[in-house]
Amino acid sequence: MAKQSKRSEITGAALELIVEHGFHGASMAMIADRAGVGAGTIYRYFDNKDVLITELYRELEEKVVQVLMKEYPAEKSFRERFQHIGERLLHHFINNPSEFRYLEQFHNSPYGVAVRRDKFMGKWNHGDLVRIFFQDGMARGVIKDLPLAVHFALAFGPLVGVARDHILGFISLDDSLRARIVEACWQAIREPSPGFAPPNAS
Amino acid sequence: MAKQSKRSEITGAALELIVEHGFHGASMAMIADRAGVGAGTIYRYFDNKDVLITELYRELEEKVVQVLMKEYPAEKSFRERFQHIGERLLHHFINNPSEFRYLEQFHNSPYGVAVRRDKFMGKWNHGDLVRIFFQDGMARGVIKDLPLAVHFALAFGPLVGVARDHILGFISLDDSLRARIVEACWQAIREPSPGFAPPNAS
Amino acid sequence: MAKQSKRSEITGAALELIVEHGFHGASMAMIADRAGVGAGTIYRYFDNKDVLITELYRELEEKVVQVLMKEYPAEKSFRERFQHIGERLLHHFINNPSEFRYLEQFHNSPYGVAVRRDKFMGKWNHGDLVRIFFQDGMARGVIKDLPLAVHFALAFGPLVGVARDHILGFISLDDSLRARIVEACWQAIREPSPGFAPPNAS
Amino acid sequence: MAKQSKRSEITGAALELIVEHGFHGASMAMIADRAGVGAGTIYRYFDNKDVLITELYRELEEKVVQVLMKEYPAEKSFRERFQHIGERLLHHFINNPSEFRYLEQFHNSPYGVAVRRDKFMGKWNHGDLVRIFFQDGMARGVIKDLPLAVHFALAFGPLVGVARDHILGFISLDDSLRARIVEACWQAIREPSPGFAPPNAS
DNA sequence: GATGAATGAGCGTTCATTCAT
DNA sequence: CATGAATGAACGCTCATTCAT
Repeated sequence: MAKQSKRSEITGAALELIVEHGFHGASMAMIADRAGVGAGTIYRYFDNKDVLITELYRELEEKVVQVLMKEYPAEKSFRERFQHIGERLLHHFINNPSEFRYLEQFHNSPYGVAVRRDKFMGKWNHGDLVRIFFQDGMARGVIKDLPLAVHFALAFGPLVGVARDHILGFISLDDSLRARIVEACWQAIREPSPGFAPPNAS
Repeated sequence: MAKQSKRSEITGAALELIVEHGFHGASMAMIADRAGVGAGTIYRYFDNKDVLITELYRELEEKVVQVLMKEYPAEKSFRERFQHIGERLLHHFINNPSEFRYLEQFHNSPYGVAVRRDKFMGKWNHGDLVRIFFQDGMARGVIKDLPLAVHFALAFGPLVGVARDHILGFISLDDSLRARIVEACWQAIREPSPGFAPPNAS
Repeated sequence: MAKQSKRSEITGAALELIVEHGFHGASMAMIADRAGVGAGTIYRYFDNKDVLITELYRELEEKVVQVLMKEYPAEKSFRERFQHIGERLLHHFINNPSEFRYLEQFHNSPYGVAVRRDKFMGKWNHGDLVRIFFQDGMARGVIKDLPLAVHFALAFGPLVGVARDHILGFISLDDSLRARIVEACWQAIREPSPGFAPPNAS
Repeated sequence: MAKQSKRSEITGAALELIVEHGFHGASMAMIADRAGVGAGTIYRYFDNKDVLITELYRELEEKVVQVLMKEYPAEKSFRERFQHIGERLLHHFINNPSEFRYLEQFHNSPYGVAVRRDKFMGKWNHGDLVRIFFQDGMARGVIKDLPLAVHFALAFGPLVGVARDHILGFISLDDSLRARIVEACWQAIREPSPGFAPPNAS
């Protein structure tokens, strides 16, 4: 087993077990066992359980950023860029259900609040991609003039929800449905063109 | 202290402490202390900690349903009913931040998945109000024809997100902003009237 | 088993085991076992191992003070008071070998240095009895004019040494030998009467 | 680094770290680090931690014996020889505080008792110098007729005590005070010349 | 019913020691 | 010879749960 392989055995085992049993339900002993290493070995790679959890989070976050940036159509229209982001995000989560569940659990925990705060305060570079994206859209009048956090909620809240439901087996997302969902999110954030507002249906 | 008062002292203490310290950080001893009862007393009302947590969840869920049903404009248009639900939900969460945080923590935990599954399988009556609401909207062609779970995600995902950000102090929701957010969610789920589709903005 | 009996079972077990195996060789599990209580029970009486160790020390110290004060001949000559202190101390240590060994171990440890410092700085009331005793002797010109710490060393250093050797079985202290040893300590600290200095023997 | 240099790097590091953190607080990893060798290397020189601790002790003891024997005035009077021993001992301890603290820690530990027993049983040659010294003094009637262990306690107990207090900063030993202390110890062990016993002071 | 002292399994973590390189 | 990554038994401590009062 190569040097780095041991570290990734550990994060892999932690990912699986935390998804399955939660942060506190996944004991270090279980993680060591599943990783096929001794209990003390984990501590050669991570100072303590908190550091393991946080490091794993950062790695998964980084992967998400990479996924969004890959083939990012920087030159295309705002809407096409939005579709890229939305569809890639959904695609990534659906194909990496454990990573998705882990990120969800992390965001919803004492750690998560701190990270969210840093992101909000702009201390976090990773968020910049999407932050700049929305600020650009507002500056150009393409999307509604709303606080950034609201755009995040409107655009990504539903995506996260459907990803979770798909992973839990409650719905099945195919390419067509995925596109329709991203389109619906788009309608939530877009600035309706003046003169074309449809009458309210009932 | 009356019979039922003791029980509600316990759930009240559990609510506060779990919101503050998480499920695992809030020990039974702390809860008993804050509730002003003996450690063993909790077990007269709840078989074990899991049952306490789940029961408290059910009570808070039930409160949400009550809030949505109160002054529900059953005779008004679908859109008005949607606005009622959305605004009441936001209003309730914002004014009961502990309950909101508890529900979020619960949904994001091993318990949460089981409950979600029950809801989806129709074993859960509480969900019916909203389930029937969306099914009615689809039947009448007012909202898009999408799986129920997708409508849930599109309509409530963003609301939950902005409620959390408001509670954590990242944004400040006033009446006007709240209305604009519910309106944006509406645009996500509505069926655009034929012939009025606006051109795609860029 | 009465309420306080449990606490004293614990301190008793700790005393024996620490004397036998040292502070770190005596594990909390061993202590609990020997005391006949559960592992967690110790923590109802002592916040942690350090507190247990320190509390036990204070109790044993207090016993020593009580022993010295009992039948203390406050009205007799300085020398008689010295003999009282010296002989009682030896007697007490010899008859309570575990307590003696515990105190020795404690004094020789990180804890001990701190306590010694407090004693030296006068923060410690227990020490006052003996401190005042020596200061009185110096003021009256009965004993040499030396730093307090030196008097402590001259008077008690040898007593502690012979107590240890007796307990370990290297010597056997009977009443006569005990008296001769205290007398020798007295000769170390006394101020030789002018005019009676004996010639130096070789 | 020469063969033996590695060994002395290890004992040097062990000395420093054990004085600083105690036997149990100084881990083998820390010692290896400070010595600049690999963790496993220590085991080429010492079978295990206990052996390292005991070997280091024997070396420091040997150094003490060397110090006492250097310039030992074998031809001078008993009293002068006593002064030599006492003053050299104090001088050595004060100028090698780490070695002193190590010896103290060692004597006060499970190891210490075993060594003391060996010494007493005559299994230990190092002690002989001083043993013979006292036996000679008693044979010549210069010092009191007391068990050897008692002479040890009377002569060295106080010296060790004041050395410790000096090192911990509670007193400051200059040449004059050092001489007065050795003189006081002398008075404790000397056989008072017949006819010159001073009247008991009060 | 209500209590809270007692329990002990299980936690996160350390560290003396081993052994493949 | 020397290394240091790996080990796992053992540590101090917590806390959900029980039960004698």
